[in-house]
Amino acid sequence: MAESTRDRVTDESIPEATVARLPVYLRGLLELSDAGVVTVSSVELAELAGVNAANVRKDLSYLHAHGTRGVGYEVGHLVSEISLVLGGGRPSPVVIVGVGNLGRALSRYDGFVAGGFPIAGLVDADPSVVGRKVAGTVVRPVDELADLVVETGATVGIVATPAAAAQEAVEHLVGAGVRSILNFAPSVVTVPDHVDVRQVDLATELQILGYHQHRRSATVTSRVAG
Amino acid sequence: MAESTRDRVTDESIPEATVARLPVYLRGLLELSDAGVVTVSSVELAELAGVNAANVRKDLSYLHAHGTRGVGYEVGHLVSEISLVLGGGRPSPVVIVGVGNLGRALSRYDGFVAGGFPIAGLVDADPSVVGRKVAGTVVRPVDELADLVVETGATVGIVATPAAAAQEAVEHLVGAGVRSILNFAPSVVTVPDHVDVRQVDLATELQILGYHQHRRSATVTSRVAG
DNA sequence: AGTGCCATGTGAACGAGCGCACAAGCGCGT
DNA sequence: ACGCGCTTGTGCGCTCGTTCACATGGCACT
Repeated sequence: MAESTRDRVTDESIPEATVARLPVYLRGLLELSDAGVVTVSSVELAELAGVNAANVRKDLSYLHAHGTRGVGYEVGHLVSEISLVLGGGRPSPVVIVGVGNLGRALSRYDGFVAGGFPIAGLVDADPSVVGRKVAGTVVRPVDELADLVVETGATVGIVATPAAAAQEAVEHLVGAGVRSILNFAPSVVTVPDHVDVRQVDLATELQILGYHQHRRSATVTSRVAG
Repeated sequence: MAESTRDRVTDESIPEATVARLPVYLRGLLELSDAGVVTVSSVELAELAGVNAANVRKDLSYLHAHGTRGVGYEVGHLVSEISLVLGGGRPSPVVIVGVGNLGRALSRYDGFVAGGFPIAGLVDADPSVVGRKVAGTVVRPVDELADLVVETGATVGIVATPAAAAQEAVEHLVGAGVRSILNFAPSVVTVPDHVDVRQVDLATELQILGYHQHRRSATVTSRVAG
């Protein structure tokens, strides 16, 4: 009994860095599966995912997915195991808040549905876009967000509003019961402990790239100068 | 002489984790600057950026930006210092490859221009979209990518193609001389050492959120069961 | 000028993650 | 039946990042 409890706890705790790689493995594995490949070695999977082979093995060791020594891992088994860990098996409907340029693009993005994240609905604070049809669904006002979440069983919220409206949008989502939020607005938002926010910031990414680029040229310059 | 060399080298090497936070600091500082605030303490800036205050101080210590004990940091000085480190002072024109839903949304995104990343041009492999006008610029064929880069002095490339075309798009960009790439396609791309790629993957982000959500409910379940 | 207050700057400890290198084990061919 | 080769699984050391705690030092007020 103590054994099984310990095992279960062990299963539940997967390092964050590993979790971040699992989707990448899954993508590669699905490709292999489509190609009819049955088994895959850690080296092959590592190459596919762009990481170290030992890292792949350690990552997979956190899952129930054990491989066969001398052979490799069974592709189908890995796919189902990773899918289970990542999604719990069920699809998670997504609500998008903010139907500007980005919101529209996201609502039309095929990868969501394919990845088990169907669009449950769109909401916006601007009355002039409410009621319009985008990507097959009608935009609803923010007031109805809670209803929408209840109706569709949405568990994930995407914030695609301007930065100034992001905190408010997040609070609406949290109030509606959503506990997983993807924030595209360039704004730091604060949430209760039980809510999980991931930030996707295009400008930030570009600036990081800018740093490295600037650094490269500066290094060359100083090397020439020195 | 040896002193100045050491100083310069020290300046150039900023930890990656710090670089990733600098844009967030910069955003907060610009807000403060607009509000007329002159000095800011590490505690205030930390709250604004959602990080630890000691972390802020250590991050800023990597820059030339020294604060005044008992007072804090000068907002204007921090802004110019961080801007310099991140962008080198000059704007970096951006080329977008792939004018689908996402590419169009990105080309209309205001944050790029504001952050010093003007859109230099759009290219696409599909002849049916080439020649169309999107966000004020005409879409050009991929063949002309190298010309476009030379004409505009673009230094950054954004890949917004389907996954299958991502590697090819990256190679075109690298061939055209671009050394900083932001990849939105859900695909691991390989590049030469001197090229820097950052991956922005929406589906992956959602799946990571999905893991935590699944984990929360599973934990509750097992706690009830045990 | 002196003193107290307050925020910076940093040394050190702690923790997470990564990758090497090796032992353990499975299958296949003989 | 047995050994060889291949791949998994993992212990260990290293590096990077974060945070605490404290010493350092400037500013304002008297």
